[in-house]
Amino acid sequence: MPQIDSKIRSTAPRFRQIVDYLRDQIKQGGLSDHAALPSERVVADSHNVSRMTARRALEAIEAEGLAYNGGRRGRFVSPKRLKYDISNKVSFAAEVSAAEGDLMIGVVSMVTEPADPKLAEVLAVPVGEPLYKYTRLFRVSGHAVFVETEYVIARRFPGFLDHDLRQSTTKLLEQHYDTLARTGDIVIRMRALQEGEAGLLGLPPYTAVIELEQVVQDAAGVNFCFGRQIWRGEMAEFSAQALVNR
Amino acid sequence: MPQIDSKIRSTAPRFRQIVDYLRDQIKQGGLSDHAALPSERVVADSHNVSRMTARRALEAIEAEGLAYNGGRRGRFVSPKRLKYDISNKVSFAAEVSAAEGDLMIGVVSMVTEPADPKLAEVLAVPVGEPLYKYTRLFRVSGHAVFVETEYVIARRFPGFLDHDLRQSTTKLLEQHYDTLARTGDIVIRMRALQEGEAGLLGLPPYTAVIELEQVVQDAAGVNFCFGRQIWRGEMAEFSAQALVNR
DNA sequence: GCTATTTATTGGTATATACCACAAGTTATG
DNA sequence: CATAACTTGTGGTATATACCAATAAATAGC
Repeated sequence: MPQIDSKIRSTAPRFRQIVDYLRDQIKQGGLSDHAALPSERVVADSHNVSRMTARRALEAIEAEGLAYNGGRRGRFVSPKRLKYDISNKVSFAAEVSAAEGDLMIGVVSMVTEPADPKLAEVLAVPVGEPLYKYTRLFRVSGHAVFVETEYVIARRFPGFLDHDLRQSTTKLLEQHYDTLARTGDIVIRMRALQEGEAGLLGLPPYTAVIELEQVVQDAAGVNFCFGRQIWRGEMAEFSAQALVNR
Repeated sequence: MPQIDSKIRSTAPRFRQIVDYLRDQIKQGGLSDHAALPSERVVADSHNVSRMTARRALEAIEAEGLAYNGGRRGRFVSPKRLKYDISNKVSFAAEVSAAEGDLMIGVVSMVTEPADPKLAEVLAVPVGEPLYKYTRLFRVSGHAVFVETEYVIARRFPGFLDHDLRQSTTKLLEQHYDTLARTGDIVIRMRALQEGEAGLLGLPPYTAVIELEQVVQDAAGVNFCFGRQIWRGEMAEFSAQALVNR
């Protein structure tokens, strides 16, 4: 390739041309979901740039949501985003199974913990009140999509952790505790992935993710559960049907 | 400082120690909102690392939402997040003025455009139907927070662009067109900042942002407006009061 | 066939350097 | 006094190199 010129400036940065190329490869080039992208070294060699420039391009592709970074395994084509309707909280399980994917829930940890001040306030219990805390990893088609940590008031749901948590907790509550769950307040924000979460999701730390916090209340409007979900940012989008209360 | 050692491995990466230091400086060190962080070169020199390592640390601080990148002006401390209640769409204007900040709206562009297939479907009009398209930049305390582009059906709101758009369009519609706006479907996703948007928000391309799309409908449930907001990801969080429709 | 071990590949970290483009001040100039 | 030119500082781009740690594939040993 005959260098565009030695004097011409204000052309696009070289990494951008690589970004364009990679974008094409993904969109038109028939790379299927979760297929491996060329490695940093391969991109560097094939485009005659340094590895750091190749990396810059691959990171841009990540930022666009076209690929995800699997740590030392490589980078892979992102599947199309899952749609999560936060207004229709009959649990994510129901939504996904109704759609395409096959959902798998893995229980990462289960413990009983005393409520810290923040949780105590949200759940309207005294500080120190025992809470069941459990963390679950949600996978679709074998790929981690989000981790969720929930806190429920132990006193109200005795033996809750003895049930199989690899299912919709909404259904569990209905069937065994006669509690109809409905979501209350939800907060969505963007932030960076922290150490421990990174391990669970198989992503590097500092990856941009979506945090979704929700307070779950019963039919009477009483809060009994607080949950925090960490979503892979490029893998999901959240929809809501907002009702206006003027 | 006597180098921890020359043989010890599996210690935290050096950039992380710098991240910890910077995080402290921001949280405890009394750096006020929008105060300048030390530049890459300063961090590099003061921590005896290369500039690229310093940059890595500063980028991590960005990812954590503690600072934002002002392009070639430097990096600055992020103010605390604005809370945007998507369920209560009496317009962002009302919310912010009710809270602390002083809101300023700048009109970036106004044009009339024929509806493309996607917009035509959303607004239930024929392809080619004239739409008013306007883009506005929302600033709080002088700092850009998000850009919004809205499309309204021109036929229904004649002369809409002749009004002063530096105010709540919800109020405009009420006062001049007898239309009560309420939001319908909302979609939130994370994505990367594109070229043009970057210029408006004063951020570099590929910065992670939140895209919020909403269809606005009238009291009769008829869609008449489609809007897309691009939010600085570290500057906002979105809340909703979800009602369960089983 | 199974399990260790080795090997190759991959991204992560880190240095040192260089030049560019833009922004903001500072200084000279009309 | 306002404007133009210069200087400085900033992040952005880019190269070339080196080693590390985790992963995955190939291989050897049983």
